[in-house]
Amino acid sequence: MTVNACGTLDPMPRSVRSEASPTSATCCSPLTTAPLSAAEAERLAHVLKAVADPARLQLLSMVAAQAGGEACICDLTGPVGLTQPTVSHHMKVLVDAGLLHRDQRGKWAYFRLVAGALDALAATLTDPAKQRHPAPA
Amino acid sequence: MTVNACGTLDPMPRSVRSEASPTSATCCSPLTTAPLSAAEAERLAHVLKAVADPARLQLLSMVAAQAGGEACICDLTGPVGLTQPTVSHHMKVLVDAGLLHRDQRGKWAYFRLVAGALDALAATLTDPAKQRHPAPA
DNA sequence: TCTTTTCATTGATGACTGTCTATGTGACTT
DNA sequence: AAGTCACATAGACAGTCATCAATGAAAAGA
Repeated sequence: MTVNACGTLDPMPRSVRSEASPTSATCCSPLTTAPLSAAEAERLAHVLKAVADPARLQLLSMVAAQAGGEACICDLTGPVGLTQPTVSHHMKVLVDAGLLHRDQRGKWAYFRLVAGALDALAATLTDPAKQRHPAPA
Repeated sequence: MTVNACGTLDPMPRSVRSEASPTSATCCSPLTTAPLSAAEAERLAHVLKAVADPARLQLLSMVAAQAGGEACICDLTGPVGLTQPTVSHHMKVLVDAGLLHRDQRGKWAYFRLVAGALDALAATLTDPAKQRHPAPA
């Protein structure tokens, strides 16, 4: 939890650029519940855009699959078949979307999934009734 | 069910254009389970791209919120604030992604959500452990 | 201090995309 | 048959994006 800080709905109609507020992964009500407002749609689309790219999907899955759940750029550049600046760019997009966490340790930058971020994103796409079981007991 | 016809993984490396096979909403394993192949990432990204747009998110939610779960273009053009051809274009993208179903009745084209398509998409983003309850009984 | 390593940033470029106006098409009405 | 309505398609255009080569920056090692 503490992942999606909904309810805020801060006024950012157009200027949802990279830095500053990370848009905190996702927001608000599942889209099948009620018609989304333009602002809500904009926020959700921003996060979904981060995920809607083959390279970034691969990078996300590779980070998750890494032993310890962490990976540095150098671990990813080879397998994904892109240059280092391109991978760096994609990781920045994912961090800005609130899906990855970046941890600089010495020369290396380690990335890991933000806990619950993908789940929160998935929850906005599916019906709330199906998301009722966070833990069966 | 019968929504995602995974396991096929047909060879469509680049030419995943609009028509023909609708890419059936989503596919395959959740991305946190194992590193995605390039082909899997491409397919998933194709569906996510369809959703990663503010206008299309609004259209999806408006269709879902409509009485009867159906809407025609004329119901949507006004509220979303776009011209009729633009809305028509967006609806085509959503239909091609396997998220909407189109039903032509006379002069009108009625759209409704493909049952389970959004859920299947959400399931590929979240952890499989949380998706274990398709029906409690 | 100099070099090496790891990653970020910049600038450029080709491709894609969202939007519009204009027009075509099929179905219903009169 | 002619007109009208709902929608799709075509073409154009501006904006965005993914990618790369080149370069900058910071940390570690020699």
